[in-house]
Amino acid sequence: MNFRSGRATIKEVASAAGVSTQTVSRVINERPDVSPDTRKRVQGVIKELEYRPSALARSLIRQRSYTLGVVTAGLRHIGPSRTLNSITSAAEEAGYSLLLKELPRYDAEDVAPIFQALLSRHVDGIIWAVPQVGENRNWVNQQSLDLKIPIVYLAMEPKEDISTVSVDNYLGGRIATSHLLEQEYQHIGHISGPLDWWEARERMASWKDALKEAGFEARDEHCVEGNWSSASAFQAVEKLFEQYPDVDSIFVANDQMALAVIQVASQKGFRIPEDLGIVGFDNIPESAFFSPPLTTIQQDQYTVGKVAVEETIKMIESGWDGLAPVEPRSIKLAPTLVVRQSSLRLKNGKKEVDLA
Amino acid sequence: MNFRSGRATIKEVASAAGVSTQTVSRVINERPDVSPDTRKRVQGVIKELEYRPSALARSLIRQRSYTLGVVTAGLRHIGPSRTLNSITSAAEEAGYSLLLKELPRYDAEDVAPIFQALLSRHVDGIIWAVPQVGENRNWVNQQSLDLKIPIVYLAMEPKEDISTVSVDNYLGGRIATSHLLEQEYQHIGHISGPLDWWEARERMASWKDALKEAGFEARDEHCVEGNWSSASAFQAVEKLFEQYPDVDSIFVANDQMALAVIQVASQKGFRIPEDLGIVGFDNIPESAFFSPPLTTIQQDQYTVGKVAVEETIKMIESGWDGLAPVEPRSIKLAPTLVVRQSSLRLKNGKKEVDLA
DNA sequence: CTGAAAGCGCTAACAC
DNA sequence: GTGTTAGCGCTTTCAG
Repeated sequence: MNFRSGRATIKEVASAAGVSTQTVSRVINERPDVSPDTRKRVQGVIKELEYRPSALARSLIRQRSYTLGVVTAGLRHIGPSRTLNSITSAAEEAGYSLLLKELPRYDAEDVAPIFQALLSRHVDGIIWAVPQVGENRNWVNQQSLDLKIPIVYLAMEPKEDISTVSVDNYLGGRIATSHLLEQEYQHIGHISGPLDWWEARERMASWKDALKEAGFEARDEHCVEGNWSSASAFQAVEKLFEQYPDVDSIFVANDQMALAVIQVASQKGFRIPEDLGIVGFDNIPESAFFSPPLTTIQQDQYTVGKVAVEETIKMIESGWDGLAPVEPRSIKLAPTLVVRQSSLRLKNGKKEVDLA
Repeated sequence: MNFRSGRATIKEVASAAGVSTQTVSRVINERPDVSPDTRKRVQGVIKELEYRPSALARSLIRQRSYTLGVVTAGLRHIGPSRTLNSITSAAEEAGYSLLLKELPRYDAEDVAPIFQALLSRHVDGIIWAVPQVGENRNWVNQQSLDLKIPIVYLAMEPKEDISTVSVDNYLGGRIATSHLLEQEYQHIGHISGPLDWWEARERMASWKDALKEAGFEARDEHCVEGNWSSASAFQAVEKLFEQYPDVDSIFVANDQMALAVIQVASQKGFRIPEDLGIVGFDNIPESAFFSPPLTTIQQDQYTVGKVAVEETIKMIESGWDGLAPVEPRSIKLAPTLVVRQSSLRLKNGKKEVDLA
């Protein structure tokens, strides 16, 4: 294995093989119109000189870089990094490279420099993997956002003329709440994520709707806002117990916060799930090892990234080959319920414990 | 905000401003030798046309891309993504873009295509952020690895003629074990990470050494190997209790596994920390909310990324400006102890609880 | 201070 | 089949 590769130029290969650069170009692009003889010779020289074509020069002339821009935020958290993980493998498989940018904050307002950096490097498309928070999508509407390249947005409210890929958080919340209702809990509270997050609002909305449809009340005091962190839930759950003394179960908007809820509830002497049922969201690997193991909603982050890459490339290639342009569309992926002990009050029926 | 930018060329700007392309080039590169008048005019046109220079064309001619290649693996786990997080912000600050590659497995053998992809895109340097596992560093020695560009390796055993940046895992293990000794535990076991990982071996080695120096035995049965996951520790700790019935404390090689240890120990009726002291490694945000809160070793992942980027750029720029070349060196960063309840058997003295 | 010519490494369009 | 010419968008000589 020798990595000197990449330093020889097409010219050197050409003269070493006694042909023109054009012929070398034909060989490396696997064009048919080269005599078997010449091809062999050129390939030999290429191997010898460890020649690798410059993707840069190619991008410049082809006006196509086979590179995608990925914009993310909060990479230190498990959600964004799982998404990025799936994007890298899908992109690799499709033969695309990734130019990565991370916003310093979720609600960063000034995204123009990000776009400029990406565009000046001629990315073919962009995956905007920053969750919709506060006003951080305003610029989508502003002026003529007529990028010549496709963008796919992740974790964003569906919108006309824009491609989005998201987990169906509303559905997730419904499944969680319905599950608690099936377990015959009567006083279902909610600890939400930060409500400037679209995803947090969706989860909360479905909790409310599910309760109302079942004939229960969902009052404001039955819900307390957290900020996704265990630390925030530590305080939120105290407040919830105060505001809603009858509470007998809680739908917690993510697993990190659910961990703190379990911890506080146990200290107060509640038995879980007998006195207090708990359902989380995310299915982080550790949630199977909480005490008790946590019932939760599983998001398929892997599919999110894969679909996002596929959509982006589909749009790129349709525009490029003069095919019928692919219309932007919004894709929602269904999450699933993982039942563990923290919510299993009725031991009969559909008990379905999963420890893995 | 308008993102059409990037589509006008330097030629168009030049003719619109009635100057040559060189003059435009001088303006965008802030060269002094342009009359204030011309400069103003050109800048006006640039703004009007929303012209942005093509980083691609620049890289080609300057033989300098201001782009770093980052190779990672296991992004879905918290460690690698925290490291990447710090790399992105440090690179951004230094004005470098990032080309991201993720290996499908930690011990991927065939890294040549990765290098080729990076080199063909003319990265100025590479940060190899894949932990040293098994034989996945063999190629470093093979043949003439004379890349013309600098590489900095993360989480790797220091080695001649190579730049590495790592957390001092050995020191971390010492601190953890010494802490348990200070708390007067007499039978300190270890649940290690997978021993093909260099970092896992370091943590284990220091546990052994610290015990021996204190006059205790560190027998093979006192240690069980896990694979970093909670699931693996679930089984490992059962085995440890079997092999080492007297065990009164455990240094667990990461927090995820420590969570499972707490869970199993509690089920068996052990009181923590009275009957069993536990120290983890990593200080994940949730560890403050385990029951009981977990004493752990804090790695400063943030500094790792920052230092890695700085080292890489230092090497790039020294080679470029004809400065004295920067010698490769190995940097180790000291981790720190975060004391929480899981190890605090002696309530006197230096009790120093931290819940945050 | 400014412009003309050359070229980074490659490929598209045309010759032969 | 193969070579020639031109040029992607920019910067670097070097004149003037």
